[in-house]
Amino acid sequence: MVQSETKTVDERVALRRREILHAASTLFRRRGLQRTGMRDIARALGVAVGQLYYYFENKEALLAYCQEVCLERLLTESAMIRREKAPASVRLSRLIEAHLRCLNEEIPGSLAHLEVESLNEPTKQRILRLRKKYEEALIGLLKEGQADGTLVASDPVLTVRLLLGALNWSVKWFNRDGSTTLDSLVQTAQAYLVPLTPRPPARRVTTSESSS
Amino acid sequence: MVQSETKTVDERVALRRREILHAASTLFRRRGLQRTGMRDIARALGVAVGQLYYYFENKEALLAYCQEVCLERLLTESAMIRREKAPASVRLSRLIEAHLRCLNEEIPGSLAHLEVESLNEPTKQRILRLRKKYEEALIGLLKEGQADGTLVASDPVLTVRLLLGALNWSVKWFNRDGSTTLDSLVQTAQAYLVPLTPRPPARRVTTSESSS
DNA sequence: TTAGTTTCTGAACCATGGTTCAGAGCGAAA
DNA sequence: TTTCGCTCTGAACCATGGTTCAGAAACTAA
Repeated sequence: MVQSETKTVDERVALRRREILHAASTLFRRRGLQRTGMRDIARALGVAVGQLYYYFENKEALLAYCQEVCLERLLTESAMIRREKAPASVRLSRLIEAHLRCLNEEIPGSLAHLEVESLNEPTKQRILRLRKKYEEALIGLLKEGQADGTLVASDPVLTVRLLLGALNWSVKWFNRDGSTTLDSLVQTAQAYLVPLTPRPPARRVTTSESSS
Repeated sequence: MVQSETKTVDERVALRRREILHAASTLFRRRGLQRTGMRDIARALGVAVGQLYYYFENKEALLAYCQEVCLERLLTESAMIRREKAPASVRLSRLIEAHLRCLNEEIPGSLAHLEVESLNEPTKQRILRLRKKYEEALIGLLKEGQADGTLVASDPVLTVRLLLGALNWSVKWFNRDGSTTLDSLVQTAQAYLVPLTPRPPARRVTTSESSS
């Protein structure tokens, strides 16, 4: 709306796209995909419905962009975190935090992968590919944890699905204006969902222990 | 369809209702709530659309019944399990299994609580009350676990939400004709999601322990 | 000012899908 | 056989909501 200055056409378009995405994402998150109409999104932006179709082909494209943006961000962060030089357990902790923040902080991506089923085949496949890539990053991290002895996971694949479920489900109940803070959620999730080995690796050279 | 014999009218109606619920639940689960129309349900049963409205007021009622049946079952089972005389940790294990089976076995309830947002206020409140009751049973169990020393959970309320997320999310990906069996899912979930105390309570009277 | 391009408008179009309803089978009692 | 409920039918009704489009507004360049 307020982007005078000297900007190329493409830049202005890209900017407006983001603004629309932002509004759409917020509503999708708040009222659910099916229950937010194009007219709702337009009203939230204070414009006419037709304008949305000037920037996006259709509603599905809007949803697809939302999911892509969110997944790209998750992939970027996970790649960075995996590269860090730290025990797998603490990297998993970081990843859990990143994931929860990506889904619940501010206004963003919101419905991570949810709702893939209402996309047409080509788009759906693209999203699923990204999703799979992310899942595999997590599985890899779990396996590294087994290797460095900080994590236990009998079945990394299923464990990751359970982990993602616990995290993704938060979009269903976590309410920023609710009583629980995002920080406390992150803490609890880290404590609960990082499958530390029962007895953390000794920090001293000695193996003696006193059982109070 | 095939219930001749001597049955009172109410009995026949109740039976047919179950049949319809069964078909509806299956489709809701398979294609999602929004993407299954009344006509789809009718077709699956081999009858005309109108018949559905002879047994149920509307689509919403159909959904509400699905959720109620599922939640009632969960509540019944959780009540039984909580009453058992066993460490909280093993009762939690049982509950996890019961929950996963209820959601994914055979054809049943399927979308546990999901989709509450597409119910009108009175119905929604009724479902939410049941859901809350179930959540509180789980929270209670976690607290008992802290008391008897078998479980750890810094924040029982949030932990339960994460746990339920992990379990509920399974309806999004678990596919009975897929490669993973329900049994292996149950096992992995129990191993991952029961927050055992790092060092299980001694089973002997003595407290001496040998490391290595 | 004029011409041309970009951006926006909103009424209208149209498919989808929940819902209704007048009437038809059908079994049981009279 | 007739009557009377109980079941069922499916075409039609109608609201919702995604989408289109002819034109207006805004803005730039000549």
